Amino acid sequence: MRIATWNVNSVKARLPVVVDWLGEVQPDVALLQEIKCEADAFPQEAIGDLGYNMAVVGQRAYNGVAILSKRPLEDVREGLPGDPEDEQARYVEATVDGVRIASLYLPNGNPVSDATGQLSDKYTYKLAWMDRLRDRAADLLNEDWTFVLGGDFNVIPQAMDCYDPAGWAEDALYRLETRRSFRSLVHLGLVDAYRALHDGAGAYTFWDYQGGAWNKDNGIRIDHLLLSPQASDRLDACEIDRKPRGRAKASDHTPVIVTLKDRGLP
DNA sequence: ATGGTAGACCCTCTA
Repeated sequence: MRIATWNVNSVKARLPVVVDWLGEVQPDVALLQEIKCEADAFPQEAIGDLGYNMAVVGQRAYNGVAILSKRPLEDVREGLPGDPEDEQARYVEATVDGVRIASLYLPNGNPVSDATGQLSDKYTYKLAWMDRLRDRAADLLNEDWTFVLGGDFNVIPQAMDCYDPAGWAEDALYRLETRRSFRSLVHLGLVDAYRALHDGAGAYTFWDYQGGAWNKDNGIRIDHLLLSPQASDRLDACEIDRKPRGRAKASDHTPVIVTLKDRGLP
């Protein structure tokens, strides 16, 4: 099973690019983020024509996540548990062939500080959301699921995942409190699929539209696929596909694809 | 020193 994750930065603006890529790469499952539309406005025909079922959690103008799957989607859960007041469309989870799969768009959290120098509402929301995600992962572990948490985590895990770590030291995507929280999630027993198979710096999934970041390769690695122990036993490959970032009308993110074997270690 | 990119939407916000 091949599972891709991709922040498309508006599924409407990106539709030709997304349709071309899905048609060419044919992942079994595609996790999309920042679709930036309500579920009713999702391009169901164009995606359905490619052979995908879909689970969509959307909202007007911002955020929005989806799971596309060639195999049936079962037991769809909309939203991350832990805060009934949270109306932002950032989480959807479903079962595909016995694997529990989430598409998540973790809050950005910038700016970190407000006018009075306190931590901003945006950043405290990010940290609270990460706590809820850790709680959800703990529940899935306790239930012994084979699972994959994929999406735009808005977290740079290590210095090697950033072209200029010193410059990003106080950014919400990299500051110590963010990395500590991400580690506390991973240390429940999850595996960062890309980092399990690749060493070294320079593997990025996001390049800002501004400042010629793509041409300078000023990138960061913030799109991740975290595997449960049973899923990591099936880990076969994980690659970043840089090609879509170089296209005309590109998203600022590019896809990451993990391949799971049909069965675990012998 | 300023604006610099992109998307959604109603002009400013988010990233």
